[in-house]
Amino acid sequence: MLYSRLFGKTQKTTPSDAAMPSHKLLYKAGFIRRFSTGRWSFLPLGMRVWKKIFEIIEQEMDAIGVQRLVVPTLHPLQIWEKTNRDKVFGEEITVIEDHYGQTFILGPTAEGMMAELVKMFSPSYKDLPLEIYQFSSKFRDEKRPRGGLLRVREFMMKDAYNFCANEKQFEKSYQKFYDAYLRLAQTFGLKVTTVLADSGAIGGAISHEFIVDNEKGDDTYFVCDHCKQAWNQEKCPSYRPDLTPNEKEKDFKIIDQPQWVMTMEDNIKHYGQPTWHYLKNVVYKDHEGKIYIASVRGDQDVNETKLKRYLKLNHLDPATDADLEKMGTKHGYVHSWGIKSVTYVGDEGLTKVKNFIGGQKADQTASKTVNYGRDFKYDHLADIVDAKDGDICAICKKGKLKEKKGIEWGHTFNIGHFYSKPQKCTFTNQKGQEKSLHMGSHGIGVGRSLALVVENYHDKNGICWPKNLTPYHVHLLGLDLSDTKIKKDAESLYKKLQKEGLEVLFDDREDTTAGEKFADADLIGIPLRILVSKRSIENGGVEYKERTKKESKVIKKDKLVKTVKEFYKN
RNA sequence: CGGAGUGUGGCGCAACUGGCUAGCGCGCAGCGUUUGGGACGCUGAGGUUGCAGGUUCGAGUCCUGUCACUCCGACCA
Repeated sequence: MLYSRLFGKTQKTTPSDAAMPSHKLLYKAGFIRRFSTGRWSFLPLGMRVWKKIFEIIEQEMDAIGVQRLVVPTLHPLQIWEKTNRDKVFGEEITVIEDHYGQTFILGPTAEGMMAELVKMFSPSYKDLPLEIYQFSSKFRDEKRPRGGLLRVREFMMKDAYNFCANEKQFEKSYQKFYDAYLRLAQTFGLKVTTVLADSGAIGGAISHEFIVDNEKGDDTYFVCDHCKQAWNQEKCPSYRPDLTPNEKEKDFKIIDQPQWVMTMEDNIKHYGQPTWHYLKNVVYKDHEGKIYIASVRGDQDVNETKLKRYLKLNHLDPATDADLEKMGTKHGYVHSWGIKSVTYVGDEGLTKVKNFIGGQKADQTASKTVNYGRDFKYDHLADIVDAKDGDICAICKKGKLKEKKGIEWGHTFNIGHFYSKPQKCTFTNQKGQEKSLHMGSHGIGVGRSLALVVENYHDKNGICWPKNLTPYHVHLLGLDLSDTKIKKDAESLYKKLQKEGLEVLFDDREDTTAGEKFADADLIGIPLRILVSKRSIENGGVEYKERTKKESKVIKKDKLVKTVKEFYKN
């Protein structure tokens, strides 16, 4: 490719709102342009990397025997209604109507469609496991897209689906995808941590997120420094040790308490006890207006996802002041027991502290030496709090949890029969009986992969593409091109490299200074820079420089092809 | 969805309390001089200041509404 003909120029300035390095660099180097929030065009340079990501994923799927196909982008609404997910995804889905009045969803993920497709062939146990995938644009109206390509509303995703006869077969198939994902991450040069996650709106039980560490990432996860297990925040079990092992239960008391004691800080000021010694109540309501009170230790935060999962609810909102009034209470006065027609859910940590303070606050009084099991008791007791950095690991009980930030690169789900049952996606077993298929789904975002690579491979001058993802193998720079001999030299080299099957970007601009060409080459980030100039010819060859190295060397022209190929071999 | 903020040629910005023909840099086009780390000179093209309405002799500037975009939070594959 001649640089002078390349569509998409580099730029010295970046939009002032770009915060992430990948956003800035991909923009500056002319790989991408935005049309509206979370919707991007890929320019020719970006497209070349995109294509390589495609091919790498395709090869890996081929290698593990997963077959490629494609389903329509517009999903009939009825398919989504079968699993009620038109409501679960809620505002994140775009619903459109065609000219005939038929309603469709712009597909945000395709489990339902794939299940319908599989049904069309009434599979037998002999066909299982059935493993298929597609590349297709996904549409999710993210509330807050951010970071350039990192979180968007429209994106290309590789989504794979497996359909299995039983749990055992599924586990084997799932493991195959899991291993393939680890290999793919390695091929992309991404260090991933696999964390146990909640499967959220996709549905199902278990899932693994493949997370790339990034300080500005919006996924929080925890790793145990002993057993090495990792969970994301929504899934991480919380360990609440016995904090008062040597204390005895004292008699329940109502005591005087000044009215100003309202918040946790006030409590500490007044009683001089650590925060875990108080009772804390957080009030929620579901979409039907039903009220739930989550009761936890004063030093802990309610994890809404855990609470929702426990209550089997899709939606939970904080209660408003008006809701509290209806309950006959107000902010700061919510009792840990006794309020009628609400559901109390306690955190298991309540059983590990003796003699709580609080729970029954009135204007001038409060309760003291309150004990769970004796003074109050709930029908629901579960793990509903956030794990915290430094907590003891609830599983091995030996290590400590370390909190980390990252960006989700891929996700594998064990969805079980979440779709198969309501959609009647079945197979016939050896006995001729109809059985529901055990499903899984596995996704990788193409654009996000690309951005994550840039996040991890760049320096102050620009991108440093890994060898297997670079838009071109060689960035050929011609200097002194007004000299016809040098120009011819550079051109013949350009042709020669191409003939050898190498992808070459040739900066053939005659009216551009050397400095600008160097700066552009660094910004675009192709791993090898080959320079032809008056000086290089005087020195007997061409200048060869690796993007990530400081120094260059002169090599003879007839050695060039071999050197380049050698470089790309490793 | 809550909080904060921003909209001025393709990009980055300026225009003080309302005041003259809305400026500057980059980029783009032409000519010339340059050419090893983002050169320089001259010339030129490109804007109904996001949109709608209002106040005023006069609005980029003030008011109302609206739209878009960004950041923080909540949520989320």
